[in-house]
Amino acid sequence: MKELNPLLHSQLRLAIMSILMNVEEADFVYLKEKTESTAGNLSVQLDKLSSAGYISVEKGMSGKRPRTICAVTKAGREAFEEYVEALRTYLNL
Amino acid sequence: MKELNPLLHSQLRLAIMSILMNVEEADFVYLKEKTESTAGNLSVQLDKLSSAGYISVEKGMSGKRPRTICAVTKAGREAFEEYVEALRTYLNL
DNA sequence: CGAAATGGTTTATAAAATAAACCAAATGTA
DNA sequence: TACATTTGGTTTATTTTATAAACCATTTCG
Repeated sequence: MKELNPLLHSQLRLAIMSILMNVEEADFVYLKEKTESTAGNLSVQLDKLSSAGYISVEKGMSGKRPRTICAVTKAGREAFEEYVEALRTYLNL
Repeated sequence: MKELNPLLHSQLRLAIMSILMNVEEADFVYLKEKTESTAGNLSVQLDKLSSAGYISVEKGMSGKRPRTICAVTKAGREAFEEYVEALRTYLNL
């Protein structure tokens, strides 16, 4: 049986990737709302995806407030597609 | 976003369920070979699925050797289907 | 007989996920 | 103006999970 990329096989990271696959870019606050995660958990998981090169994370300012913008990278897109393919064999979809 | 049943969202348990969904029944040795897991890990995960009522585990004898036979239950089948549905929304399949 | 294989279980360890505590800047409020 | 609160996070601690290592009883092989 195919291996399921452990970096993607995590509810929150998968949710993050799932959102980013459909959206060009998304900021921290949006991801937090959509995934209903705590800020701490989100921060940690974004770091992991970023370290793996699956997403880009730009920390900037929006007016006077900090704003973190995330987007999926090419590598992330590819990893996600592969993960989906592997899962298909489990779910027989 | 939908919750992903954590009992099923585990590589090995998902593999076990995936096999059992297509096979009427399967014994310990068969599951071990198919999933390429260690006996210890398999034993633990079978217990969890069994405790959740997702599979039945019958410990008997085949000639002189022990033989553990597993099969998915109705509850297991339903949980699996739900899990698949939830995943679809993540993967947009 | 003693050594290895079979079919497991139990217990310990490593790795994850999650939550709690914290921080700096901005804003609201008495 | 000062003090509490909110915003947007990060860091660290705790809990949960997954995995592996050690073990056990029985059986079979040399």
